Amino acid sequence: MKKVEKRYWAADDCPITAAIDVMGGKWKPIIIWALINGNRRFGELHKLIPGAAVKVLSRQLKELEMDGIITRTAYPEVPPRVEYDLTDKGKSLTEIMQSLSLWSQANVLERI
Amino acid sequence: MKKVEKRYWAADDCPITAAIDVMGGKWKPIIIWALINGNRRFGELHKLIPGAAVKVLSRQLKELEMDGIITRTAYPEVPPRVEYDLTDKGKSLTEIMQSLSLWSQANVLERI
DNA sequence: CAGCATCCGAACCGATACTG
DNA sequence: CAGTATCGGTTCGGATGCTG
Repeated sequence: MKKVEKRYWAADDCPITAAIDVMGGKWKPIIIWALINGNRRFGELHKLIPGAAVKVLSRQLKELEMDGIITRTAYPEVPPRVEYDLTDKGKSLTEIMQSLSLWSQANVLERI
Repeated sequence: MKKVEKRYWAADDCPITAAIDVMGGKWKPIIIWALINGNRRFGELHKLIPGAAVKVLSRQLKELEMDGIITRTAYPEVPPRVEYDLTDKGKSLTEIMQSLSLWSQANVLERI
């Protein structure tokens, strides 16, 4: 029986690529990291990540929500209040991110 | 003593983002994966990943080489032969990729 | 065989201004 | 306060053709 190796016609066939698509947006790791210790309001996140434009931050949050990584809770108040929090799926991601962070500090940032 | 949280003005300040920059190119996880069982010639990689245009594959390989993930060995023959192989740093990445793959199959691809 | 050069189109990021 | 709308600029991927 001849073994035929899998051929990749589309990058999404790779599970690793699929995972990176979920957590690999420009500011997404930072957002997830910021939510580890509990929920945050939009304004708080914006203060923590001033480098991200409001529109960009907003869209990354929406994508994370659609991928089931975070929840968005809007309180019908004036002025409005919106809180973001990690889901269980999001929390499970943080363990892998911890590994990535350690690897990065040992293998990428060590050149500094 | 008041605790001030780190503010992110640039995404690259995040070690996780830095790691994803290294391994997060569109075809890079597949390339790294293909090299786990030993070196490969350019043409072999191209056959395994027909979805990637030659130019794109070539550049991703060059970036991986510059980041110290793979080595490139050119043999002065006619016709030319070039072999790519994982470095130790690259091999250390595969363990994390294994975790990512498992997480992905459990949390992303499970919707299929 | 293993690429590089060129050109094109899509996707994404970002600053500014406006809204409920 | 928490966004959305609009417009630009940049980066990236992809198809094609050429080279040592």
